Amino acid sequence: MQSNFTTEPRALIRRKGYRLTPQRQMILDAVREAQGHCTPDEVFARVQRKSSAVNRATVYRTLDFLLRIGLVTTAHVQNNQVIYEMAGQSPHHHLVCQHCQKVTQISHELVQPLFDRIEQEQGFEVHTDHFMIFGLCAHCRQLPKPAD
Amino acid sequence: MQSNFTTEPRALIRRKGYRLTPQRQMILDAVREAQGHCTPDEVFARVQRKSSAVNRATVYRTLDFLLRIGLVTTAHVQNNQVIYEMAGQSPHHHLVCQHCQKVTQISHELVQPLFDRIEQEQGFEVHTDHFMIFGLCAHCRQLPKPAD
DNA sequence: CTACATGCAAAGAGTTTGCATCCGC
DNA sequence: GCGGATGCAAACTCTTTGCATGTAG
Repeated sequence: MQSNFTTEPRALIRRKGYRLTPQRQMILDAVREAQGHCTPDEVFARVQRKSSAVNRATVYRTLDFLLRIGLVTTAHVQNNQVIYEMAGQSPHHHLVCQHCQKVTQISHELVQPLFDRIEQEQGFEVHTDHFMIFGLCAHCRQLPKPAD
Repeated sequence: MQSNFTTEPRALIRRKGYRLTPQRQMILDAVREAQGHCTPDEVFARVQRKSSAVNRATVYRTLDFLLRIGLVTTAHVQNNQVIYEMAGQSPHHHLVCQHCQKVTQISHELVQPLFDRIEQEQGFEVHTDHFMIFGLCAHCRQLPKPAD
């Protein structure tokens, strides 16, 4: 289904008349490898590991570029950061474990009933499409709590 | 029910051994008058209108102080800002109209079923307690859309 | 009068921008 | 070779911090 993931975005960039630079490829790869939940800073760090010759400003500019042409999307998390992830995934939301930092995706179907009720009861048309829900994952909630 | 709202926080501040300064009162008033959804910058602007002699750093420090002693709470919104609001309200979430900026509160009861399903299906214990949901309010969604 | 709170200015983080250079096409 | 993309450094925004002064209790 998305086996051609590596070449497809390249084609899109070219098709729209933009240039396919090594930086853009590395940054796109970094976002893809991060599996959702990556901040500009994390992208920068990942890219640095491959090639130290990429500038921070380029990371910001390129993420914005990839967002504009629709290859990545953004979500906003509670600790006041923007995260980027690959576009084109089925609608989903994130569960973030505050203890082990693990990120799980949940289907949008779980959330849709909430949006439906908001629309029915308030007449409010929801645009928010990406929740970051924080808490404890099944594993970590079983651990003994540290004393207060 | 909350008719004594003005004096009660004063008492709390004094009781805990902190000083009741004009700045703290003005900043607390500003948060209360903003009815949820106020950023440090908005608080600063409100306070400035009453007395131009309040410093930005004091606003930050005081909001943090009010948070620590439990008089206000924070939520984090999608445009990457922290907002403050009076503590002690019943659990609720915000609907924010992206057109007219109006903020509506919805009861947590609407959201609880979602959290319940997440817990049942994923074993994930939700801690997030404050959603900011963006979209169009009943009024604004009826307006003709501007051409793209 | 004493210690906590404030004002001021400077320092930090994170992000954006102007401009010369580079390089994809 | 041309024009868009990058690197670099400076600017900008938002927030925090150190220190001297002010003031609530």
